[in-house]
Amino acid sequence: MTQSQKVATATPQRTAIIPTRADNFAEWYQSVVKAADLAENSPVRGSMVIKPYGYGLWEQIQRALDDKIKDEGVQNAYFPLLIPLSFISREAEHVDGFAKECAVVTHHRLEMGPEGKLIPSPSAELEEPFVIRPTSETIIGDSMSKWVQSYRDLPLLLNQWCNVMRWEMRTRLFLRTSEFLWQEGHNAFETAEQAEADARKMLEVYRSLYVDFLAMSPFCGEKTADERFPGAVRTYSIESMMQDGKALQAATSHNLGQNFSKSCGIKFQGRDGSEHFAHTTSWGLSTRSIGGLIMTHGDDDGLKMPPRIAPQQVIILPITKGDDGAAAVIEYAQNIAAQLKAVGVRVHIDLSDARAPDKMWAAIKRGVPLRVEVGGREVEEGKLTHTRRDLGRESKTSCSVDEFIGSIKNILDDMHHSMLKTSQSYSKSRVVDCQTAGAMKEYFETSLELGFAKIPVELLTDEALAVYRKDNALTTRCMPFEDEGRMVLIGKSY
RNA sequence: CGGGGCGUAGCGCAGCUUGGUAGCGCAACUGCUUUGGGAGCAGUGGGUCGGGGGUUCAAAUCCUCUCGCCCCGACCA
Repeated sequence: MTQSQKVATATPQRTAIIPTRADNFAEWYQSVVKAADLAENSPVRGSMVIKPYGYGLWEQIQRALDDKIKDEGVQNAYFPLLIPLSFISREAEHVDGFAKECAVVTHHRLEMGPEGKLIPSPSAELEEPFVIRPTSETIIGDSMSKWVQSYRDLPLLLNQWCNVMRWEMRTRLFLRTSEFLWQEGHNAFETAEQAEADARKMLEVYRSLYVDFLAMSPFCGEKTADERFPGAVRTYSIESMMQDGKALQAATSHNLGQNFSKSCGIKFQGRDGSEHFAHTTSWGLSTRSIGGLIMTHGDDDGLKMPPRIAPQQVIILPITKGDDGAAAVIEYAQNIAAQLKAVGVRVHIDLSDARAPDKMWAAIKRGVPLRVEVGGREVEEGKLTHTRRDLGRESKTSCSVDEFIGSIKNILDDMHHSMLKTSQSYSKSRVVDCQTAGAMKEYFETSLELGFAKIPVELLTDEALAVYRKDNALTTRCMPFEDEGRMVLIGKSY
């Protein structure tokens, strides 16, 4: 028996998540969401409860993105949850796109029904029903039409953080829920060129969020006509490749042209003295990004939080034996935590009375980037032991507290770049250039691993190939900017 | 919304075919020993078997309706 075989026998692999990614990716995903304590199903079909740790993650994403949005000169505002039915029907394509998934509010009072149960009061039916916003183009457009009089009122740059509702047929935690959280930006401009540039710019903002904070390496490009937002002239998207080779649309940005300004009446007196319709854009990123993060970075032991948006960047695990010296160890841990906070690191101390191994596994499953163990030995020597979540137990290192505080920023930075690199090389390795329909079919039929085929856009008009794509649930993801519209990515998607 | 699978203790499951009033593992709780990569022993508590209706002396089990979850599609962030 070789050395490596011995090791394998001595420490049989036990993963924290069952099943593993290779066994059943969909179930693995569900397990990670639960094991990492991010969210759970609610009594309301298709809606989820986001638990404190999951919401803490969303707050970090919000904070990072909100800063970037404000850097672009956009102001936050808030528009109503309820949208008059007539507003939704203003833009023809918009109606087609959203009508079938709208929740509608029809009554304003409950009363005791004949069977002793509360029912919507028949005498309290609304004259005009309200739609719970599936997105807010129309109601924000209504405000914009009042706020914009002159070209001097443009550009008008607005964003709101809110919830929206789309009555989905099939839901999955974070990836698709009927109610979800997002930000939706809505900008209005004087010229078509400005709107087009804005749509591209906001997509770039999303790309930088993914790269710089979520350590993900998405594909950016324009959507093909059939994948466009209802009512948009052009739709751009961030497409991210998950570990099972499927695509996740991770953010979108739309150039709406004058479609909404015409239907909502956003007009202004131009420099030439005559009346013009504004050119608008809209752009959004949702809690789905959390699903993308999980499926990009997770492993068979659970979540791996990218350090820059981890709600807890460091978790300190006090190792106490009985009561002997426990107080000293905890005080030592609190002292380290204070020093970490002082240098801007988000730190948490696990003061639960669980045993040390259980604390460790809880931290592993939740994906806390760095675990710090402190016990009686470290207290005496002024040291600590730390382990990186992304590298595992092999990375266990002992050093002095001072040295650790001095290098913590670098450690977290290294981790970010290492996770980003892994994500980049993975995404890249799963894209295969296919110049012909035959090559594309061969790829999807013979490749052992799912991924994207990059094909010339002319092949989209190939009818036989369109049938093949439909039969195999292969959709166009986007036409990457780098190919200047000549190529399109084809793959399966969430 | 179509096809398939599944709802029994917090979680994972057995029991259902051949009806007889519910069990296993983990978790929880108590005590002792433990504690630096998933601890051991002993003991304890917890379920109107998703819900409604039906068949029957008797239903987790049979029939029916309904709700929910998961997977594969269609649709979509």
